[in-house]
Amino acid sequence: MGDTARAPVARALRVLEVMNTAHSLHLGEIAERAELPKSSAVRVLEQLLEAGYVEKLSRSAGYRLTSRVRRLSWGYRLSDAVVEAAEPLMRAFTKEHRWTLFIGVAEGDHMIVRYGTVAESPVAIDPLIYEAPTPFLLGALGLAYLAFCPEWERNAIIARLGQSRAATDRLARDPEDLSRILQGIRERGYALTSDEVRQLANAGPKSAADGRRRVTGMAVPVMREDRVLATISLRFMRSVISERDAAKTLLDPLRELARNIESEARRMTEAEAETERKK
Amino acid sequence: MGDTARAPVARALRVLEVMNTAHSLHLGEIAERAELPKSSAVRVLEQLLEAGYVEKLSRSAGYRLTSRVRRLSWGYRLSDAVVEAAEPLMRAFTKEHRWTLFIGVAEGDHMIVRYGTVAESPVAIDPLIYEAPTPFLLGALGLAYLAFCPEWERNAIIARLGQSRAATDRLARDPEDLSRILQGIRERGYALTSDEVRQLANAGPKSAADGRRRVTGMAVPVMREDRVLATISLRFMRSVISERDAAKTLLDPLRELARNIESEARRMTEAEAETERKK
DNA sequence: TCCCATTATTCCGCTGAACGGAATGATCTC
DNA sequence: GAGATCATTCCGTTCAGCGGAATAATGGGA
Repeated sequence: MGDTARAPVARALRVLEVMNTAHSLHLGEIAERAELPKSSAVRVLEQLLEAGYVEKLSRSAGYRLTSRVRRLSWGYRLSDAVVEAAEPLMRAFTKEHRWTLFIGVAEGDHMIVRYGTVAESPVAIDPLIYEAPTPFLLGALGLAYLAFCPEWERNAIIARLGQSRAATDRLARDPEDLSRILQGIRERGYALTSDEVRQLANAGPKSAADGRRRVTGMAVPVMREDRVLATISLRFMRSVISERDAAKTLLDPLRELARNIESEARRMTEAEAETERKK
Repeated sequence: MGDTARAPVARALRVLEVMNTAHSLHLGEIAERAELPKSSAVRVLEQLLEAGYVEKLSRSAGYRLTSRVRRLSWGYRLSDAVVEAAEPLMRAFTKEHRWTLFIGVAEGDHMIVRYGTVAESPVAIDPLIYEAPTPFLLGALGLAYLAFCPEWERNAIIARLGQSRAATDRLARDPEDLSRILQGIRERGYALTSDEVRQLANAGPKSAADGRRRVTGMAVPVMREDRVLATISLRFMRSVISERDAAKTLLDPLRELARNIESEARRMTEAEAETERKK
């Protein structure tokens, strides 16, 4: 009993974690720190050796990680940590305030919705489509991102969108209008879906835009230094609460949420520095 | 036959690598890309799930990595990549030029010798002690580091060494002398053990220093941008080849070696960026 | 709304890999 | 060169991994 980690994979991963605590370790230390009998440690190391994650220096110097270990985590980005940190906090928020939240991150030429508290909200507004890409200029999530990201990034994104022929990116070809809208968002401190409605109003057939938009998003950024790691959007129905009232009662909690996510994400990614310090 | 990766740990690691290629994947994709039957993929994922490296979003969204995966590689530093890249190149060098090479990296208040081509050299000069820490101010490795690192780093190191009472750090308390020596090394482009002998000569009993030093080290830096990733020292006996001749015949190959290591290390660490680009 | 195609999950008998205590062999120390 | 220490190998036992096939859940389309 007790040994939660009888499974070979768990053992192997434990060994890898142990090996990350020093530049090289000899068998005895590895076995001890991973809490394995030596003969088992040898077997595990043989497997890691064959798979190329570990190399053997010499009998006395022991074993060391190879650059291959980076493949085990290099797809895990800061933005993933943010989403991971955000999820439980977002759920708590929705439980308290009822309205649904979404979190999105920028990726390439669009925003990607990474999580939503659809399951927690009693108000079924939007279906959640995981990993759904949405244009920057469509919706509060993207507008908030553009408004609060560093200037050089904003310029780069708008320049790229300007190349696109898609209707959703049309506004990018009217930089003055766009920067006036973004300036308004910055002053307010949050983005609204109606910011985008405003833009569509003088740019195409309004039927679709006005007809469907009974739901408004109110989005704020999650920052680190001057970068926007993600944006969070609170979705509510204008028939129940006006934009003005929403800003009055929900904006502060929303901002507090963003700040909590910021510090939680920082805590998560700083465990790394901590580990190095121990050494 | 054929299936090189029947072992469970290799499978699990393959799954982790696969999962690094996207933010989230559903079972089908994971199974396909890892070349596993679905039922096996499920089992592997269950283990990763239990061990906390992976979390399940939902049936349709599939699985995603957690921040825990970082523990599998965050002890692997850039300096490890450099040493890894250097080893084969160093062996080739020693096979051709016979003399032993050492590579060291800075860590805290001292240099650490990470590898040496002792086994390849017919001239048995020094025993190799893996991971042996040596003071900055003792030996060509450390002097080369100090000479070529950015100024702010040099100042920080010297300031710290100045606090130390150890005899080997004494020179740090005479900054003018030291900076004159380092300046000389920069102009020359390489450090010599005798640079340090010079410093010891006017600072203590010379017997030990002069008596043992039949072997000289000639060290050059391995750079990236303005940082010194490591330094490499060529060790030769003055009774066989004078410092002047060594510089004349061996310095160019040594510098070429450093440059090769630089580009190989860059290649290794840039595989990361490449993987992201594919996405 | 119901049905069908698709995809995830569970089941289960079988097999081979993992397991670890103990014997052996290599290395370092004094 | 003798003793101690540590890595490595051996081997019978056992248990976890294995994957094909049956089942269940899901989502899309009529």
